[in-house]
Amino acid sequence: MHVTGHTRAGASAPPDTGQRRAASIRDVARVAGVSYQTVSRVINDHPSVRPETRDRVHAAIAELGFRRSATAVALASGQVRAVTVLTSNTTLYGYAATLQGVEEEARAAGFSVRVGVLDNDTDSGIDRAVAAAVDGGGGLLVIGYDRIGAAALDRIPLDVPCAVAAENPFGSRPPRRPAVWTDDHIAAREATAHLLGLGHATVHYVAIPSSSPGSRRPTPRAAGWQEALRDAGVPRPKPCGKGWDSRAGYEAGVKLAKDPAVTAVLCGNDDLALGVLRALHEAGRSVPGDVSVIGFDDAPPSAYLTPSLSSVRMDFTGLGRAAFALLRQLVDPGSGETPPPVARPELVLRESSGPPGDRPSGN
Amino acid sequence: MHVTGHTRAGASAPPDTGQRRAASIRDVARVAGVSYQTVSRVINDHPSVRPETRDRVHAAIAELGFRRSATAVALASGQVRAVTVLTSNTTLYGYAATLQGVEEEARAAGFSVRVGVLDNDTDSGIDRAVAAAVDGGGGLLVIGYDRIGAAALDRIPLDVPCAVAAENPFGSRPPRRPAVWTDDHIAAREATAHLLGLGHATVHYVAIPSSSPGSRRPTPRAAGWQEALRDAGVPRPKPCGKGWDSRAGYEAGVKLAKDPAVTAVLCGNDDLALGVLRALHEAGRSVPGDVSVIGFDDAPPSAYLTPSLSSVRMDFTGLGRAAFALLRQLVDPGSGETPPPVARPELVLRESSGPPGDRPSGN
DNA sequence: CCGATCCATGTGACCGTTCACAATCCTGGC
DNA sequence: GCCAGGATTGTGAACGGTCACATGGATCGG
Repeated sequence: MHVTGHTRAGASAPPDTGQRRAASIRDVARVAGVSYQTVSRVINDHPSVRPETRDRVHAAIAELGFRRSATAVALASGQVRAVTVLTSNTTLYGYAATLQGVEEEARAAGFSVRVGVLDNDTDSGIDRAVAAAVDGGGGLLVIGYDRIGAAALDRIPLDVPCAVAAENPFGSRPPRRPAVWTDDHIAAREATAHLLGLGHATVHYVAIPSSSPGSRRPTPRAAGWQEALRDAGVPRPKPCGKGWDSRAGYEAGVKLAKDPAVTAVLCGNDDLALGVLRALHEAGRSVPGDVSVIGFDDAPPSAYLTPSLSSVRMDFTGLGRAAFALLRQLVDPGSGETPPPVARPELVLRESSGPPGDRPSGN
Repeated sequence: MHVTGHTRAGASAPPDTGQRRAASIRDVARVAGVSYQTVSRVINDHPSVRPETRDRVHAAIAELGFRRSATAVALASGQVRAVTVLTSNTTLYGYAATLQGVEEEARAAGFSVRVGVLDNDTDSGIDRAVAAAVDGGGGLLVIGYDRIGAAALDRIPLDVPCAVAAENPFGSRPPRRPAVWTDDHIAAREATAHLLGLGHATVHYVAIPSSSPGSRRPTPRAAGWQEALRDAGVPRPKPCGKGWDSRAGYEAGVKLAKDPAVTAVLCGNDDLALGVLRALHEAGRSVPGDVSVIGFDDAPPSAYLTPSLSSVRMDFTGLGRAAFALLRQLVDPGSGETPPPVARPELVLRESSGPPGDRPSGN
């Protein structure tokens, strides 16, 4: 017998308290000596209940340990008070932070948050996840930064309320759904312009995958980068990179490192930048001395890398909050809260970027 | 007017298809010319329905675009088929990966996954989150790696089914709930022993916060580290560190870097290790030449750090899967699936660790 | 002192499904 | 040809709330 893995699971179940059915409002009503409707009024803070009656009901509630069944409320009222966040990955910083923002705002509004992971790149996998999410009822929130998210979006029936946190839909067909985004496009342009301003002949780009199927449409980040190059009238190298993670960044970096003309690299996210940094280091090219690197997203650890990574800070949490607010307006327009503000992307300069050829004095 | 933030929200709501109430099984029954109960049988794959009838019902379902209401099912059947994952943070790698594992397993079992973030360290904040989770119905899955998770655990009524993914409860009161864990304790001991075996006089430890309130009980990781030191009969320095993130690691690292006797550092997670690496670098101490650093968790980017980080790989996804399976058994014992295996922690050696004083030849 | 109102409470129906049981049809054995 | 019994199908009553309306009493202006 070979190693099959290793789980320790201590089980010490509670002494099984009989599992009696939970108390309903009718039980409470009986104990309090009122009708079930009065109980309903009390738990809904309806004004016209005599204080004395209210107290009696509250006492009964406490005595029986009554908890209102969210399921029953949903069925009777016809509203589900839940959002399902569809995402392709909870592990990447941007996605996780967006999810956290949604949760914050949702809980404040009394909504529960469900998560559906689009872990399977096949159509049927996406379909299954979407179906599960739709069946759950309530609204959907799609994190559509990537291809899988965008594909899922197309599979959601139009009568299901749904909002999107996505890339800037810049230049493409307008989304069929309410959407929030921040201006990565402009941010990428600014970051690129910054590098050019420092004196770099041009800026290379390690791309995150496009969210459109054939990957023909560039992401807003790629577009912003290109725009800056064009505006400056400098050579426009081909973007590279095929993936989201450090490994993809590393592979792209290996190629870039071989070209001595490369002195500045913008990356589609910080994980990619990390891989690029690594590849440059292995090739013996110093950062920022030989090559400047700027990332995107400003994940918390980036500030502590060596060299610390210049990056474009994105307010994913705010984006998540705004996305929820948008969906909320869709679901009940009465709750006219204005979406919370999303911070504009901000270029955070650290050690990994600087003027070209700026080698430390000791060299 | 100053910058208040920046949101672009394009709203292009669908042409509002009348929002007619969704079809129910009674509607389907009418169209198919059968009773609602027959429809119920069809959607539940009950054997005794004539094939012809079944086809007719299926046709009606397709025609009306019928979708079974999960809410109504939950109410009528009394079972909620949902898990709520309570976690303090979705952004840290270990938590996010655990969540993802839960989701995988849950979706396979037809459960939906809810997320509750314990974002507020106050008792009332925790209480609110727990109450929201409990009210939602279904089981609870607490990610109890930290103090907040552990505190939440104590506030869940005993009649709510609940399982835990937590630290090895090693040496403390057994958990009141079914729990899964991996042997970080042993893994920490092995990592420490490895460093000692390399010739280091002792190993310092940058701790993750304890999950017990007064932080008096060491985490399994800390305990394993101490044990290895004791077994080897070497000096046992005080653990340092007060936090989970790179910043905390950096602060601890600054202190450690001042002490020339420090040649080996074990860190409670990779983020901490990243901060330590940074601090050592700033202090001019090379890694692994002057100091060896080993992290914990083996987050994906760690392999691409410079120097690449030795770390203890943890199977968080597997842990999440197993935790769900455990909860499932609690909720309906009939579904006797054995929990999926969890991979044992594994020490992954990379550049950041080595024998003491092993400076590159060029120096 | 009476009807109009408002306040406090109760009653019945319903949300969309499942469960328990009854009813009907059909088949086969004797 | 009759009856047991399985296969099919239907009916009524939950599940735990909300909603719309009805009821009874108190308040109040004229």
